[in-house]
Amino acid sequence: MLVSMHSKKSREEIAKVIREHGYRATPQRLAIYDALHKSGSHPTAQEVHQTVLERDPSVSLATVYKTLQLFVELGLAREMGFRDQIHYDPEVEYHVHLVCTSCGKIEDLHIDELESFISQIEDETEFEITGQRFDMYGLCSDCKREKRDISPPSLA
Amino acid sequence: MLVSMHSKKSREEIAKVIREHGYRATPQRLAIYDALHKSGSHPTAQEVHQTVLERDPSVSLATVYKTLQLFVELGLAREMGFRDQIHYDPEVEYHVHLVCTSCGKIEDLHIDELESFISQIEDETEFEITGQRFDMYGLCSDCKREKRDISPPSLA
DNA sequence: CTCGATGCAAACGGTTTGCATAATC
DNA sequence: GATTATGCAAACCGTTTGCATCGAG
Repeated sequence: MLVSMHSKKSREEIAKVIREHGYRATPQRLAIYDALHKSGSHPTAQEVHQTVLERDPSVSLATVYKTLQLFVELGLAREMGFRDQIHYDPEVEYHVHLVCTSCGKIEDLHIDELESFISQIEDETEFEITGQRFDMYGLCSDCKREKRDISPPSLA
Repeated sequence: MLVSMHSKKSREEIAKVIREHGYRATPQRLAIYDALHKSGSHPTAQEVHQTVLERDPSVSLATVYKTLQLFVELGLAREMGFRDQIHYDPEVEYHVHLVCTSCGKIEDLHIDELESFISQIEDETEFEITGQRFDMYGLCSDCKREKRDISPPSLA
């Protein structure tokens, strides 16, 4: 099981993908692609916007929203709706999310068996699978530790 | 693999669960519990509201929202954020969702191997799992059939 | 009788949209 | 130069909240 496996494409590759689909490779789009990868794990549109602003303070939030949608369409990102917000994931390969319900951190987990597990479902049902989302909710190692350290005294 | 396995509790059982947690078993709450089960698969709060209205036209949308939150807290339902809306699932056991990206239908799929798959992840990571969500996106059998019937002519 | 629950309407906040301007190809 | 993309601000819409009233325990 690998914990991370980010496959960031170069500026040129991204520009190529965008143009091949008939869209324009604007500086904003390239900057947003970079920001998506630099914004920590599974950022929201607003977080991506914050990151882009560091490089180019003129990029608008609306453009970030439109561009992230475009990336999803082009297969450069995946979107995952949570309770309040949509998070974007630059990792498009099948993988599992470990979502910490205490601190909100989301970790990726690549599992070898996942692909065969999924194709098994496809074989045994009449469902044609094109995408997947596998979230595990719970406590990450940090929050588990914190709980151990904090709880006993407060219970006493 | 079972396709459905709804474990609807009786009015009395629900009232008991609610009271045991220190809340009041109001007629609205009981009606909303029924509606949650009668509203088709994985309804939104608004869909549940529509269903409740058939029995009691005075129940407000705000109460439906508050009550569904309460059910999640009591372990009587699970919530799943999608792109635009939160959907509620009265089935709280581990299972897989088959989400049709064409018609929007969500089917439940109970898989024996799922539980061991999940505990395997828990064993191999330092993550303490308390919940899970496994969605498969794609085409359901109906939409697959429709696509077969419609597409060829339109491609000609 | 008390305190939690309801219903209403207003507020909230993430996301989308319309449109004039700017920039890609 | 034609047409798409951007930025701005307003609109949207699902969800939450404040508060007076109601009703469960």
